Amino acid sequence: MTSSRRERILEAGETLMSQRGFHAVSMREIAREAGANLGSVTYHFGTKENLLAEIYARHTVPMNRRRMELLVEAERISDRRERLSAIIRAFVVPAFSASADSAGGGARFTRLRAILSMEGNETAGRIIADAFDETTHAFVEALGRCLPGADEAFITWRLHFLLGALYYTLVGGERINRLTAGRCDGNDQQAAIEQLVSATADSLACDGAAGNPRAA
Amino acid sequence: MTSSRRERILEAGETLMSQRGFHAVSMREIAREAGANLGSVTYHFGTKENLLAEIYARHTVPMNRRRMELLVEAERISDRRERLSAIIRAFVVPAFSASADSAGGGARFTRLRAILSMEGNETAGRIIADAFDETTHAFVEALGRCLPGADEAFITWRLHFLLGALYYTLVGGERINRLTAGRCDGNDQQAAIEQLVSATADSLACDGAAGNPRAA
DNA sequence: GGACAATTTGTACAATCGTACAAATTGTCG
DNA sequence: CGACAATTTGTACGATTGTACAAATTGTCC
Repeated sequence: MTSSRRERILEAGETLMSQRGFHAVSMREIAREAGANLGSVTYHFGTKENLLAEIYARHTVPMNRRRMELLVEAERISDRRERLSAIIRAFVVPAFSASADSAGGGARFTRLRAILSMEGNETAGRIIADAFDETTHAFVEALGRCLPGADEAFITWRLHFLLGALYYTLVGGERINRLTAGRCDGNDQQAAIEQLVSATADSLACDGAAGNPRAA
Repeated sequence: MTSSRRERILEAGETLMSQRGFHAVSMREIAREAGANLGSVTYHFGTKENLLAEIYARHTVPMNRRRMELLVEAERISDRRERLSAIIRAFVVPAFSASADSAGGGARFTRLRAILSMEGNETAGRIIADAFDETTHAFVEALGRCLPGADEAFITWRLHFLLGALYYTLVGGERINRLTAGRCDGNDQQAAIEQLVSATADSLACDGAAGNPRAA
C-alpha cells in the first residue's frame, strides 16, 4: 500500500477539522488520531495550510463529477416537477453520501466546507470558488430550463439558501432532535435529504410565490 | 461613563470573533482592537470563554424580546398568506437589524452565532439552546396556526432551513455577487431579507408540495 | 546482501497562547 | 487633601503552537 500513513493523516485531519474547525485542531492532535508521528505530518504535507489544501483537493473533483453525472440523469426526465426535484437531489445527495464510497463527497467533507466557509478560511475559500462555482452555474442553468420565466437571480438566491440549509443541517442536526423533543431525528440523513429537496422544490416551483417573478 | 473601556472590549471581541471564530482570535488582538491593555481584558472578564459568554448575554434577551414583539404584531394579521410572511419576517429581521440600534440583535451578533454553532463551541451552544429554543417554539406554533394540517415536524424542518440559509447568507454574501457576476448584491441586507422571507413562505405554503403533508 | 531513497522518529526552536499578579494610575467620597 | 476602591498597566509564567531537522528505520532495486 502506497503510504497508508499518508492517507490516515488526511482522514484524521478531515475528521477533526470537520468537527472543530481549522484553528481548534493542532498538528499533534491530527498525528495522534492518525497513529502517526508529528514529523510524518510535516514530512508529507509541509504546513497545516497545505494539509488542508490536500484534503480539499482529493474531494472536489470526484464530488463535482458525481454531481454532474446525477444532473445529466436528472435532465432526461420530461415531467417538469419531477425533473425539478431530481436536479435538486443531484445537488444535495453527493454532499451527504457516506464517506465510504471513495473520496467523492461525503457528509464529513461537506461539514468541513461548512465550518471553513463560516470561519472565512482563505485557503478553503479560494479552492471552493475555483472548484464549485462552475458546477453551481450548471445547476442554475438546469433549474432555469425547468422554470421558464424565473430569472437567474431568483434561482441563484434559492440555491444559495439550499446550500446554507444543507450546511447547517449537517452541522447542527441535534437541534432538530431538541426542538421536536425527539420526535424527529436531525441526524437521519435520508430524512434530511428528503426535507431539503422538497423544501427547495417548493420554494422554487410555487406559483403564488411572492418572490417568484412568474407571479408578477 | 461607566467603563467605556469594558464596552469597547465587548465590541472588539464581538467584531473579531464574528469574522474569524473563537480560536482564531487572541486576547491580545481583542485588547489591541479595543485600544485596551491585555490585563484589562482579564480584569473585566477573567477568561476568554467568559468574555464570549458576556457577549452573548447582552444580546440574547433584547433580541428575543424584539422577535416576540414582532411576532405578536404579525399574529394580528387576519389574511393567512400575509400573516405567514409577517411571522417569518419577525423571525428574520431582528437577526439582520443594524448593530447600531442598541444591543438587540444585529448582523454582527448573528454572524457570531453562525460561526460558533458551526465550530461546535460549547459555551455558545449552551447559551443558545437556553435562550432561543423557547422563542423558536413560539414561532413554530404561530406558523402552525397559519398552516392548518401541517404537522410540527414539517414546520420545524423548514424553520431550521431558514436559520441555516440566514446564517450562510450573513457570512458568505459575496458568493451571491460572484455567482451572479455582480448583477445581484449578496450584502444588500434588505434584498437578502426579502429573498429569505419569500423563499421560506413559498416552501411552507406551497400546496402542491411533495413534502407538505396537506397534499397527501 | 548492499546501496540508496523514502519514510518515520525524536527532539528542539522561536513564537504565541491564556492566565495571573504586583505595581502604578485613576476615580470617588468624606 | 487624604483614604480607599476601581481600574489600568506592565511583566512574567507555563503550556502549547507550527515548523524544522538530524538520526534512525524501513522499503526498493541492483
